[in-house]
Amino acid sequence: MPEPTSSPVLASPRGSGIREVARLSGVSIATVSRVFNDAASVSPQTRARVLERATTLGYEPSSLGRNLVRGRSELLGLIVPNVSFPLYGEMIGGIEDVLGRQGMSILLASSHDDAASEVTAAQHLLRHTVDGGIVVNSRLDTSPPAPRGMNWVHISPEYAGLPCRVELDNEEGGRLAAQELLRVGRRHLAYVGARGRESGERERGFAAELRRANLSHRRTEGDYSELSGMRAAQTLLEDAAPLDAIFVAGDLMAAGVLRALHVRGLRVPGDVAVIGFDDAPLAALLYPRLTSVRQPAHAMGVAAAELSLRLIAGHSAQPLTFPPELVRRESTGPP
Amino acid sequence: MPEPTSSPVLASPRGSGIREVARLSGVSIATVSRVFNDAASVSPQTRARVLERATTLGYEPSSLGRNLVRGRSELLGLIVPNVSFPLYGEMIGGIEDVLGRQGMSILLASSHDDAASEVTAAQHLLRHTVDGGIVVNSRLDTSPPAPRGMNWVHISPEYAGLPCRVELDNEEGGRLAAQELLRVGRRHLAYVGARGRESGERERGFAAELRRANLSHRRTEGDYSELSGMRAAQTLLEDAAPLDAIFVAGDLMAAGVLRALHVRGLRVPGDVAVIGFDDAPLAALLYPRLTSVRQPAHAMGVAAAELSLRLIAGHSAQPLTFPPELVRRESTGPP
DNA sequence: TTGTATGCGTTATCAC
DNA sequence: GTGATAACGCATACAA
Repeated sequence: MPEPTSSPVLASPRGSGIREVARLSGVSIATVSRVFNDAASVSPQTRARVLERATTLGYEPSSLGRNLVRGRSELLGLIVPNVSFPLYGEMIGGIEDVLGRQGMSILLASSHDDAASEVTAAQHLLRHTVDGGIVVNSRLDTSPPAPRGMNWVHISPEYAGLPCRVELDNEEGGRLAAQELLRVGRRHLAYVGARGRESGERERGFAAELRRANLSHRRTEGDYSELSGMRAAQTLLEDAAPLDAIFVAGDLMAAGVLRALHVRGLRVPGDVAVIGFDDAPLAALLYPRLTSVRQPAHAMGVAAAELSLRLIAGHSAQPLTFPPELVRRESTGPP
Repeated sequence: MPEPTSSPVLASPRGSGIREVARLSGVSIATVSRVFNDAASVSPQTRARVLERATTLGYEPSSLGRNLVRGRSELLGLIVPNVSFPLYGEMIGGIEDVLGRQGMSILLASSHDDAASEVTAAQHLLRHTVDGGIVVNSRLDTSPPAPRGMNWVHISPEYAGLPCRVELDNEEGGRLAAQELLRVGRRHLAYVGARGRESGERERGFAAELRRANLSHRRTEGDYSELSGMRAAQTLLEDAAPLDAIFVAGDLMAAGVLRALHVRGLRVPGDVAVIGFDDAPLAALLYPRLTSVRQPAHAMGVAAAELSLRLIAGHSAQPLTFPPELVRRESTGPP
């Protein structure tokens, strides 16, 4: 027999393995392994020779073998409702920045804003033995299933009771919006909200700040879509009561509000000032450019990733709340 | 010795493994394995017992072990310039839809529109022994490195010469734009392009269609940003020559064009009609709503994933070209 | 500094 | 229908 190994199992004819590199370098596989892991404990000559062979063969240590023996996968699971939503894209960017530096990769799955899909996604990730996981806007009232030792980090959970989370201070966001509208002299305010905890918190902060100025606000509700924003604005305008400012719980919905105002011939900010929420890329592109309460999505992604990393390293971690930030643009007029 | 296995290597204390399930079910690990893979060849009683223990233990077969022996990872690598760009989000959605049905997962990496990062990203993915890979808008003039047997599928490559690709018929897109502008009676047209192959192809189709009507067009160039769109429109308007239609190579840049026209007091589509490209979600939110040449991003993602799957299965695959589609909105006026 | 041997969790082969 | 067992690619304890 010329060749020692003839595989009875139908195995992987991948790019050359550690054995081939070892054979051609005239060393044992242990030495090759050391070259790729241990910094020291291998002679410069040997290292050079091995590295050379490895390069010409295009060898890279397989994560499969490495992770199997190490008990880690260097994979972090990520569940988002849907990748197309720009805000989530920004978060993913932040997560990636952190993980890249640690040599970890992202295993991506979508939950489509649906509890069942979310659990399925989590199971998929678990099968791949991810070291940790981040789930954005979970629809579950508890963390997805996980083997002992593994923790999920949640970003902006819709429901409470989730263990380890990164969230936005929505009440503060509402306060910022109110302050801005009062600053530009508005007195007749309205809030366009939506169902769910977040919208409620934003309104609470908004109302609290108005109360300090002895003001109250009218309210109506949409579903974060542009169309619902148009309808909400129409509803508000049908009422004869004066109206000179609208705070909207999301930028997309704010786009609808702007359109409805425009159709009615009302000027923004001349007649009505408008503030959105999230500060999605869209906000700066609307006409007029939309003032918005910024959700620091990138930073929240960074924080979630770091939290997850800490959890993986066995350390404890605490929930984190991020402060929103007002981004002033044309829709609330010049200072 | 009460316990047979005491691990000298610091191994993975993950959720219980196949051995524990086997022991508690009173069967061998081979049988457990069969329960989770083979449909037949295991008695109903045994199957039920094993399944029960597995559930209570929260056992799921680890992909690490499974893939090691099978020589596949059930992972597909995906490299995108940046996740925040909505069009890429749509593509990812399409890819995911296909992979989900096949039980495969997405390993995500960003190239940041940079050749070096792209190679790094590819190496990351390769380490995880992805079965295949998709790279969107590569900045390389060849495929990223890959072990023999692995092929990368490219979507909309900027440079030619890439082996297996899914692309848009950009020339046809240009023709569609021209047809629409002619249809609404425009005669004085301009193109706002950008550097790169795609923009050139779009302009070529645009010009070809105009030529058939014995018309020519003026041109200027931006960089796909909103600001560059504003500047481009200003440049075009400085010229005294009449202008009643602008075709823009990207929706974001078209947003800038719309703004510049608005600032000058020109009406869209009354004075100037505008057509964008891509039909990003943004297009429908601008004022006026932007007519755009739609790039079927989701479908292209689906196609790329199917192509990759076919490649993985060892079949051959051919490049695919998608036809764009005109999405008519307010910026080119009513039919 | 280097080689040998073992085990990571799983599937597949071969007996039974 | 079921149980041993080799093998997948690799890292590491230990011996040399």
